[in-house]
Amino acid sequence: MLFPPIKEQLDIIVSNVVEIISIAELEQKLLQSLKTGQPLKIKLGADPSRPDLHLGHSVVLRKLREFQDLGHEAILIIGDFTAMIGDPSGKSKTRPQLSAEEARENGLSYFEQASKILDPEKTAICYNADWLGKMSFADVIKLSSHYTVARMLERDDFERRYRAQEPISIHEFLYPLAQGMDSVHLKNDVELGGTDQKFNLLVGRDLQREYGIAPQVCITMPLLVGTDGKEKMSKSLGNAICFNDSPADMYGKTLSIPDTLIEAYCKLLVPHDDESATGILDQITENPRAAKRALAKKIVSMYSSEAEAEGAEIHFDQVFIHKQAPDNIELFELEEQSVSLIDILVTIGAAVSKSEARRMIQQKSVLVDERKIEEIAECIELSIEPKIIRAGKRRFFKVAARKTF
RNA sequence: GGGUAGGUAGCGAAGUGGUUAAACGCAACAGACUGUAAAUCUGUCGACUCUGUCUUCGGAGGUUCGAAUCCUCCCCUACCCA
Repeated sequence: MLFPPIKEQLDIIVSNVVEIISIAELEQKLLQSLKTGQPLKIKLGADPSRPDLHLGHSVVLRKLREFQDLGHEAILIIGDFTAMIGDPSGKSKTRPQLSAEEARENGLSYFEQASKILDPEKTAICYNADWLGKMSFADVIKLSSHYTVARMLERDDFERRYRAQEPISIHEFLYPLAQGMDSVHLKNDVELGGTDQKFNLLVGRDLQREYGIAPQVCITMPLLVGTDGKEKMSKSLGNAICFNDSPADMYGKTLSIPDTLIEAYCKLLVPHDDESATGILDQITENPRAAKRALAKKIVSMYSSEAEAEGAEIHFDQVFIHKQAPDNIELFELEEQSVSLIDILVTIGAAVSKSEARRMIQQKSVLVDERKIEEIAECIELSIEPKIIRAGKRRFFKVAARKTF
């Protein structure tokens, strides 16, 4: 196995990172691997309870990919065991506890999505239930004796919650330890994570040392700010651009980010060796609109295809700039021919309840074949020829009567 | 085990017997505006057979013409003392 020179590797590894603990150890490890021809093991943890990957995840996946390209070994750990226990953040009480099968399924979906960035051929995937599930209660006691409550409370969110008198369950303290055990088990050389993972990464490092293993180098990546321009990107905050978003959604969402974010998005989301990145960066000051459009197109093409990115741009201009109906709208076929508009809106999912449907009509935001509906109780005569129902500015539906034979 | 403060709509948070489906903020939805799905402004925002009706304020009972508001028991959370 041939690796590029240390200097060259470091240049790539260091780009965009927030912190490396420690750079000297990293150099040491790189040197070692160069000598022995052994690739470094790079660990990245994945949470299977949230299998919808978004651009925020891609920042750290991209870094992992860079390691792959340098010849190192990427290990994706699906945290199926921890996910089975439930929610660690205390944020969403409603998050369901996953069964073993669900966790595996989500893990596979995670891997599949991550393959948009990683080289799937060269990515090892493993499930931490394989080792954590075998630990006895005695093992867990021994493990937890390595850490103190005071040190746990150093963690940002624990500290905050403790001060705010919010509940912290004991098992939440076990999360960083469980994640750390993954590092003990894998004997990985490097662990990647967002800056919010710093504490957990350091616990892994400490535990490896406790268990007599060479401590991992911790690399933290910046958290991507979401489309709102304020909070970090997260599905639950509704400011995320997901891998699985339709090209049209992805394009539109990217275009909605504040101009100040263009640069960060370009640097963190577009591969460093992609020439279009410099083109985008050059345009930011004089023509932010063009830069953002180019960025949006680039991002869509990375997750779909050039052609679909082109289509997304056309769709966007059509719907949002020229305010026309897009070309391909989902068709709903109803059994009856004469249906009240309210019922239609509910059945096609344009409204969540009849009250909401009524409200939308009251607000004069519902158009049937471009005719504004003024009458709340209006009945629509459906035929095989579909009608276009428009709810608000950008939601379009095609509705037709089902053929009767 | 004892004490204190709490549990209100998707979230946060007012409301201590009656014009309270419940102030206010956030989110969401709609409209105007915009290069944009951003920002800003405006409106809406429990459900339904919708100018009216029904169901909500941790749970179950009770007092009252009338309760989120008073009483009883229970469940849950935080903190303090042991």
